[in-house]
Amino acid sequence: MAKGRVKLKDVAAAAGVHASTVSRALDPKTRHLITDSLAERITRIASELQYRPNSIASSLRTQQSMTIGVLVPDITNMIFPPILRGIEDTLAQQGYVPIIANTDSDPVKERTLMDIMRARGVDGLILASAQRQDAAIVQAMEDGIPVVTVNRMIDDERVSYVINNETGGLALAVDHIVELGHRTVAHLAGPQRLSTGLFRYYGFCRAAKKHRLRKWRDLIGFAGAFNEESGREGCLELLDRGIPFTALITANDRLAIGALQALSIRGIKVPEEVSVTGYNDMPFADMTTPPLTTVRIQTYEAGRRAAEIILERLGAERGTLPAVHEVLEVEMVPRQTTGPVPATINETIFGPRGDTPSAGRSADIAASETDR
Amino acid sequence: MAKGRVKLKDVAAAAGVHASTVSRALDPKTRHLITDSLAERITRIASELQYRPNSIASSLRTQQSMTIGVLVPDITNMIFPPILRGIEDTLAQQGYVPIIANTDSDPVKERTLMDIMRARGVDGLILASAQRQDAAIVQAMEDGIPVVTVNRMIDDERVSYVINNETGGLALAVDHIVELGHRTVAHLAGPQRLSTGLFRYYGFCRAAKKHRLRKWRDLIGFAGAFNEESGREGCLELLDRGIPFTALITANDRLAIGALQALSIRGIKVPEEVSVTGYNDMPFADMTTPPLTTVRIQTYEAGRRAAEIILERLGAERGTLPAVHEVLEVEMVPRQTTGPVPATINETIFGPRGDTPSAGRSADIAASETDR
DNA sequence: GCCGCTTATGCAATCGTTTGCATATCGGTG
DNA sequence: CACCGATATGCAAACGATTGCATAAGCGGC
Repeated sequence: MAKGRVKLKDVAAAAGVHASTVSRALDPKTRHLITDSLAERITRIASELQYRPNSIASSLRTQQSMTIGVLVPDITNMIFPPILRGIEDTLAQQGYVPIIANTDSDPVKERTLMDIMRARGVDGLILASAQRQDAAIVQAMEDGIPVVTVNRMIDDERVSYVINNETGGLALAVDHIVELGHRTVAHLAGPQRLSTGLFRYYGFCRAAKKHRLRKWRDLIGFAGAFNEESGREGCLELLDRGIPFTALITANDRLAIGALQALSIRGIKVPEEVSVTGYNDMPFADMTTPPLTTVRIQTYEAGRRAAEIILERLGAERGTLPAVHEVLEVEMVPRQTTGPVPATINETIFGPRGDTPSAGRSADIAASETDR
Repeated sequence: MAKGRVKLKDVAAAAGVHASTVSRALDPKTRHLITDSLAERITRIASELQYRPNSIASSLRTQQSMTIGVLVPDITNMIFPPILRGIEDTLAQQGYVPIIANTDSDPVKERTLMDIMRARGVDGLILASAQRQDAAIVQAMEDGIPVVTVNRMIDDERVSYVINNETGGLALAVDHIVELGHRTVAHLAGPQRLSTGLFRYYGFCRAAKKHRLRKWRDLIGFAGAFNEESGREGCLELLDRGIPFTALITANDRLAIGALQALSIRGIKVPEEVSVTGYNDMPFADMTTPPLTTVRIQTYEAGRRAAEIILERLGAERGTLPAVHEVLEVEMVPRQTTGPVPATINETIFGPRGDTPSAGRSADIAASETDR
């Protein structure tokens, strides 16, 4: 921290007035209390002396740190940076600053970070890292600190959120696939402990029912995490079930990329033999081979709205405003991983391989069940 | 900011001692001044009451905010998030927290943000946004606040930096290309106001001389920014010069992606007709079509070192430590955009197109010059 | 010319911790 | 038993800005 900084007193001395007068002259909200000419003179002297208010002292007195804690699972996961930009740009308009930290999806780390942020006196919390069951978040809310989750939501509807229309988006993907003529389509779902994973799964089930897809109940796999590795494994496991399908709807672009890799390993052509869709339209989703068909969510906008909501709550008296639940619309982005249903299905590509000794049993059972 | 938080006084009252005693008992550095049994009791009571020290009050008193300002051009540019993680993880070990902001490569915004950070009392500054001529940085340094630049450096050698071996890395790329038999290779350089752009350009020149490449002086183009658009335009302009080349070394992966697009527009096959290299090995560089040959820089590690360097300087007396200049080693990552030099060069792909009425003049001049 | 009212400025307390200094307590020693 | 030194705790003053209240100055009206 800088050493001999010029402070209010110094400006006051230079202007021949009391520090409190300077304070008032410099604050737009209290400037009217001071004679115009004096206020101007003080302003001039302050800028001549390069006075910069010490915001720590100010925070201590006013009990406002003008900071907002922001938690993301991992900033290197590319869907989060645009959300953060939305937050930062919006907060900046009101003089607030985000304090960003990564939880690595670890609830313990999340709780610790929330403690650190609260010790640092953040005025509010924006959480992109929320799991559906998140005691720390509920705790924070009950302690009276403004909280809003973004991109995800928690099961407790008392906390505000800004999310995307997950079920609707997944339905868009299924509609798109059905329009291409597909009837047996698989779903690689995301982690069900996250609202995104859960709602996209709901969306699939609902759309599958609506379109009366074939064997869809037996063609759902669950990924443990939203990453390429889980995508590969999940896709392989689906293939090993031995139930032929012509399209695979994944819950996330990274899962889709993993699936693309798995399909490539098995020598299955996309989209000729199997169509694939992702979700999010993350940066570079158009750079895959072939370019990924996906559903575009709103990231910057989600961050922007989350910041706005927090800002609204800061002024308001503790708990006086009802929770805000905002759902942003999404958009289908057809690219090259989806195509018309193949005329004939190459059955030999489905079923367990010798070199991947995995879940063959469930495939047998599932295969014996009828379409429903 | 939380309302009725329990403070030192509350703990003191509960323990029947003075606040200062509690303060000492809770601080590991002063704990020895307190009787063990009492210190233990205080610690217990403090945690029972869920006491969390108010770090704002602490900062005011100690004149240390335990925060480090971090400026990046744009967090959505994917090479920065890993740098930030390196910084955050390292700072956290010492109880420091980064305050991150985006400059959008705008010097005015950078200066403003530095002012804001300094008003917030950051103890040091890590800058990933530095331009070679950066008055604000020099200013900050002269004001005695610890500064280190990361990924880039400024021309004033008094400020510490952690960068990658740019000239060496570019030489690696040229060596790789030469090994594949190429003799006429172009370079799409980055902005020369950034140390990365400049040093990679130097690296190209040096390596080109060493290998006695053909016409290399006439095959250098300069991009105005490190992005895909500049890559496209720069590549097109190079093509329009009418000097056939078989390889293009770009100063950055995003420029390379733009170049790939330009080449594709012109119907030029990569790597059969022209080989391309990028620089950085940013996330998803392996997802381009074809996967991009590039030079891998160290990002997380650069962030980590930058944070370490700042931390060292915080303890030390103002300006007592000499500047640290650290250069990290880079690594060649051959992928599919580079291949053996074509047996015969298809001259028709070089020279201005009717549909792109750009820099044809310089091409004529350049074409008339001899190899040197 | 005095009263009362408005407006402009000063005073001093406060936010919660830290820390130099003063004081109390304890054990040991001559 | 008085005294000394060491050790443990308390006291109070910071850190720099904000803000309710007190006071001073200015002004109009009668």
